Amino acid sequence: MPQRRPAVTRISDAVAADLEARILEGSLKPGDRLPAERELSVELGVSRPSLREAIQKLVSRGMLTTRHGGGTFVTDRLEAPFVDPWQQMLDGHPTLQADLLEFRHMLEGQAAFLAAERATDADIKRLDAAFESLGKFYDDEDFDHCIDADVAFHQAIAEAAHNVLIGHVTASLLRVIHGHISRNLEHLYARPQRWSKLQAQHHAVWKAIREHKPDEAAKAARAHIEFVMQSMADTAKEEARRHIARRRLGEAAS
Amino acid sequence: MPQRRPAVTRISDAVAADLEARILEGSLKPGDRLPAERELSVELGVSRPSLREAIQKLVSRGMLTTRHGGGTFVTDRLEAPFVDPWQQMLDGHPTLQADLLEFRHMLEGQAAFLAAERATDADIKRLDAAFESLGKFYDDEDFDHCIDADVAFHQAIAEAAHNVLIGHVTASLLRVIHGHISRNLEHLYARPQRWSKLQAQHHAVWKAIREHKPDEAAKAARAHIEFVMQSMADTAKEEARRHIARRRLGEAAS
DNA sequence: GAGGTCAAGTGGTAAGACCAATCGTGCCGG
DNA sequence: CCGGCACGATTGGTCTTACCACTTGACCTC
Repeated sequence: MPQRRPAVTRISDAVAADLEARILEGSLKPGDRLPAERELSVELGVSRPSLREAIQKLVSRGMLTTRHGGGTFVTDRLEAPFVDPWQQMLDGHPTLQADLLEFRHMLEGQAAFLAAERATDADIKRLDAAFESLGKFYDDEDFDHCIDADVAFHQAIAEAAHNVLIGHVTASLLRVIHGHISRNLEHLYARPQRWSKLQAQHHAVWKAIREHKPDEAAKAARAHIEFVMQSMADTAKEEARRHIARRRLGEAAS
Repeated sequence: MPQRRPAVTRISDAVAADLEARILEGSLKPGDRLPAERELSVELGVSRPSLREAIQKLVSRGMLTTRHGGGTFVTDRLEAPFVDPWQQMLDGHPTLQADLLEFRHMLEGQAAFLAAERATDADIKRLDAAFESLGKFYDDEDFDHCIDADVAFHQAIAEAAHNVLIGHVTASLLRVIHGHISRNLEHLYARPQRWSKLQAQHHAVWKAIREHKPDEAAKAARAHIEFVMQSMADTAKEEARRHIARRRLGEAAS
């Protein structure tokens, strides 16, 4: 048996598992405050550093939150049991956003090119369906499904490229950014004129692929990503402005 | 105020973000061993417990693994999501080879382009070393190390592109195909004239990156892959011919 | 030369102390 | 009597020190 991991005698892991069990079992409900660290450490029969390491693990998993001087609390949203490391990194390191878009610029451009060359009738059919539902969900203001449809549209293009690697890597990337988009959707979907531009770009890619014009498809797909890049940059600038303004107000008030 | 989290001065978080950044940036590669905790703590200017809490966070996210008495290592899990699905496919279905080369045609072309734009002196240095050892190992007819050097050369280009995703995906691909190359190396390395062409192509990419000429670098990198594609196709044809010939002999004998 | 043994180095755990943020309480002034 | 303010108890955050358990590799013995 290659996977021999039962005998790991790491206290912090055992404590973390214990606390996790208490939360899942229900004896620690969301919003509850844990006993003080000093108190809890003697109750569990471990030292405070060990207990702290266990707590930090659960904090990094989003199950607990600590407030300096306040206490340690169970997070009220335990709907996020699993977090993708890539996704967490995206939140923590905004520079990754640029790398990601740059990568998509290459990947989706090539995918659109190949899709225009190789798409079969079945591929076109799926593309049509994805494009149609994309517009419908937006009209219904059902933004959750709208994002799903957006992802499905891009995935349909990737699969129409008939390259296994492009398909899988695109799927991986889209899965990673799906959650990210969900939280930042107001940046892209809030203003109607932005949406109409996005949809126009989607339409351009879709049309070029349908008409089997590889160069146009690639160009349109890249233009789409470039627009998103520009949008993100503008949003970041605007946020920076607001942030500075807020800080100035704070200074004036003090 | 919904998102008030700017003033949280938690050292363990800062240290965790620092280590995370090092991993993403590439200065800590998957499989690498971190410095000892006592050593790293003084280097970062924090106490050992704080460093340990940070490490535990990353461990709980699967980015690091610790071995009691051994050390702390960077997990290769980051690349796993990209590799897992098609890791085993490649060996069984040689048709994927075409997809793979097509993907590399895009990926390494873009990597060379960005590398020519962004390579620092340190990147150039690594590139020089890889290129040099590539020639040396071939002269020594040490083909195993020759492949390693080849992989290292392409990886150095990918890292010089200064894009986290390009770096990781390239690493994944190269790792996957490493074994594949080993078995098929005679197709590419056997005949001296083929080798000299390959090395000339490597030299072209290397030179274009050194001289910071993005378009030339991308073109050279793509030409390299196209040559490999052509080589593989020729080899496949030749093998098919031989296979048919052998079958004819078999039929004649029966 | 092959084997085992031991020491150095590593992560794992513990205890105690102090700092900083929070929050409740009680005092004081209105 | 009520409200605001300051103080202190409580709590998480950090550091220091020390010791234990495991791994590794070099040295020594056979």
